[in-house]
Amino acid sequence: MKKELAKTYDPKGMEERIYKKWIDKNYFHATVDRRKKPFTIVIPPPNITGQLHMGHAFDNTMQDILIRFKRMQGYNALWQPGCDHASIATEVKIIEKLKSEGISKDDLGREGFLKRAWEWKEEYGGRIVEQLKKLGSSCDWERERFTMDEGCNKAVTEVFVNLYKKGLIYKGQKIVNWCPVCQTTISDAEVEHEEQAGHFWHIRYPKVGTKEAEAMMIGKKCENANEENYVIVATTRPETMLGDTALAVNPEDDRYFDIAGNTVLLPLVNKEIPVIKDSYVDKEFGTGVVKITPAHDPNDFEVGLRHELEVINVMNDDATINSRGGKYEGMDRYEARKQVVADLEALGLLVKVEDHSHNVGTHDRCGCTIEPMAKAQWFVAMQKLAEPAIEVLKATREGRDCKYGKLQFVPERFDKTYLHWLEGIRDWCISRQLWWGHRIPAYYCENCGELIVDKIKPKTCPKCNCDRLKQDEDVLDTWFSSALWPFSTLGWPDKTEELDYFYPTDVLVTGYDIIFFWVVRMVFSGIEHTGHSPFHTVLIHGLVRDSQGRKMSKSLGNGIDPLEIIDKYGADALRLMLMTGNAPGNDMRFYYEKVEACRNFANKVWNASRFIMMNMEGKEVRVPKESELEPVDKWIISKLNTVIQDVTDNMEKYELGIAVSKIYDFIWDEFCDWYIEMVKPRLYNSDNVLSQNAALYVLKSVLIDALKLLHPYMPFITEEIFCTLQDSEESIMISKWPVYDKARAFSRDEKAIEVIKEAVRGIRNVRTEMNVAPSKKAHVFVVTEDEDIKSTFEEGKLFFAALAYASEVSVKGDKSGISEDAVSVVIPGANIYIPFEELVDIKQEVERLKKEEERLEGELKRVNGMLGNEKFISKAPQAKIDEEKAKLEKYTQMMEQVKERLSQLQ
RNA sequence: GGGGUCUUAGCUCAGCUGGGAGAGCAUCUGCCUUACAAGCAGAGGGUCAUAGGUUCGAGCCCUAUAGGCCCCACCA
Repeated sequence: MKKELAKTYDPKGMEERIYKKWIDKNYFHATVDRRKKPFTIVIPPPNITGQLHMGHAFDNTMQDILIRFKRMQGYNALWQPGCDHASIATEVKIIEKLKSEGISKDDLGREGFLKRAWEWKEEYGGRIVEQLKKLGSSCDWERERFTMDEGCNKAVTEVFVNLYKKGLIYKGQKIVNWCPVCQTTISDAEVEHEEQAGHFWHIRYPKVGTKEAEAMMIGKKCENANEENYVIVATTRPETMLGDTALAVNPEDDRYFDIAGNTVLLPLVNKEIPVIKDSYVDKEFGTGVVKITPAHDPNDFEVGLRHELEVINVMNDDATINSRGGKYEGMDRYEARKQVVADLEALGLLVKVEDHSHNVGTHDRCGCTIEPMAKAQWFVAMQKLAEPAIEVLKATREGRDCKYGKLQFVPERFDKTYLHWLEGIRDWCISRQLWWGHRIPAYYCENCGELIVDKIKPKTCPKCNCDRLKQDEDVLDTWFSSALWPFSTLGWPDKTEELDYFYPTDVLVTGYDIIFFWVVRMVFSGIEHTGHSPFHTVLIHGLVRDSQGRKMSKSLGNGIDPLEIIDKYGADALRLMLMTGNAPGNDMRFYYEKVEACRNFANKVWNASRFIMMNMEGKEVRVPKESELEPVDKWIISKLNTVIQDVTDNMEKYELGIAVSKIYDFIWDEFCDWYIEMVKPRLYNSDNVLSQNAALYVLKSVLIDALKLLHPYMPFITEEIFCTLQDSEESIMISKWPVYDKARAFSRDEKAIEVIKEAVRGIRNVRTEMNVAPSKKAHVFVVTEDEDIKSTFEEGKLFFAALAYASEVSVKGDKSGISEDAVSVVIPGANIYIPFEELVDIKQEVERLKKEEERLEGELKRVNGMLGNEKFISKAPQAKIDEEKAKLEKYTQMMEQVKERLSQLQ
């Protein structure tokens, strides 16, 4: 069966067909094979609720490029895929869906809800996987995992119990970030700080025993109040004063010597509270007196611990004031704030209100303002875990050996982000008041209250022997299971072959926005549980933004669906676009023009291949002897050789954008625009079969290597061409990566061909300047002293390369015998002369101009006809009319020029 | 408050450890040359933010300044 490429490049259908072939052939599957070195990447598991967006496309393209590159290099490449259960994100979506059906979470109960959640997972979990396939991702789908599958659950339980036993997980009453909308705690990493315009309220707290205090007690404004009997406190959150249990001043602050150690009366609550001394207070800021609300502020909580203050939580879970808030009970926190301020003012206790902008924590998911609250929650103690995670990175950077392996960020600057976060880390709150997630393996005895943490639910309480044990209601932070992903997917905690062989993995690819959430936690988890950093390199990329530089988001509606782009331009074009012209870790903008340019490149590759195959048709191409190769052949081979080395080098350094631009330039500029053009005379006219064979062989073999280099970036088109071009191998994706070969470096030929190239450029320029038809060829004299060039020319070797542009080429040592009016082109190492009279053939030029005149006459007649037609003018769109008018103008001008030149020549 | 990063052609951006200022798009000119008009051959266009410094040599290293973006942070 004769194989050939379709006339036009059309990725539609082709990509799906090829992907199916790869799947059928099982190329993506990696098994333990001790003879080969493994190369492993674990996918950042997309949320099951997710749809493929540009960020995924970017992230996964990079991973696929690395995996395909390493696979071709002979590594046993495993790309471990899977999805994340995305606890809170999924739960929110399911609740939304239930709401549309008129059901609430509580109507269903925990079990019923979870049943629905699993149904959801079955329905949507596969969607994003199918979308990743459209992108060409060569994941080992047989190994697909889910962060809440049995194996992951086993790992999670193991880790939880382990850490608990080591004392690194504990349950404690602390200030947590509480989201009143989602009604759950969230971790520090999930809080976004936002500058908000607010106020600074200055409030009078009366000293105990004064008339001012008495007036306040009976709810009256004090007449003739003495300022000395008040302590003034500045706050941004007056409503929290309901939970105040002290005021604090700096121990060194002279202004408050008298009051420190005494008590004041808490307005509105009318309770006596102490004034304590704590160095946390900044003398310079505000009034130098701080109200202490241990239940609603992290600092105050710490102060409270130091001074054994009572912790009074005045809010419900939905951030309304609770019964501890007296008359404010039931009010929303902002409503309560207004009311508190109004009441203070009525009592004459409000000194002033200043404008004050401050940072407010919001939930990254719902945008709601976080309420810090004291609650009993589960925490991971971070101090001990962070240390080795810091050490492994520092050791790698300083070139020291480290027992935990290696860790580096690419680009390097993210080291600082990582270290800074870890060095200032606080304990990680991991319990969530949600249902969808890994339930905490902690059990409480309903009789004696004993807490038991174990892998399986105990039958009886070890303390009182009672059999009524209840599991903790909370689930774990999604990232708790994601943190184990690099080893839980390989079978951990079991000691599997897979784990032993593929772990530690090699590279992790992710966006800089995920470093805190995920990368950090994977590293310390990996070290703690397996003794090794889970990967040696973290390749960081930026965000894909829209053409105006905005983040793509649903609310803006500016998101571009990668699937639509794939449908229209092909996955190859999209992938190339994502990798071109952007440096690691930098954001990039999405432009349709860029995708088009990439699609055009695909088309170029397609057509060049088609050209080569057309010329090979019916001929048996055999390996030529070196002596049969022309300098131009050696030149392109030598160029390719360099590109192979550079590209491999760049890819190994993760400089994917630089690598692909070198491939692009090589294929388009060197191979298509120069080599193919220079080789055409041999293919068309040559009687020299050997030379023709050499050309065909070089065309084919250089193309094949170029396709291989391109394959990681554009897997589909390269596979299609590769399989059409040759029969000996069945797929490019399992073919061998080209390697640099000293024997293929030909510097002498490179030099000679560069002269030809310059000469050709010179001829072109002369022709353009003199307005000579492009087909006109002239005798070209090359005058040079360079022995390499001279001898190459003298052997007649460069003749063919120049033939496409010159009728003949002579090389000389001096100018003798060349007519005086020859046009000269000076190039490095040589001068080129083209006799003037040979360039200009008047007869030919007149003929050409006459033809042009005829054509223009026709065009003008047509355009004039249209513009003179009333119907056309009244019915055609304005744009079309303008277009025609512009044409009229252009043609008229051209006509004038043609006539002028004709009269000159005749 | 701390840290990071950016400022290069009209636009969007590359430019790896200091030595040639580049790409795509846009603009202009000429080409429907039998692989490709999704193309070919050319052209124009940049004090590499500003000011100093190091160096034989700076877009790249150092210092300062201006402007933009991002991240972190418990000043009530």
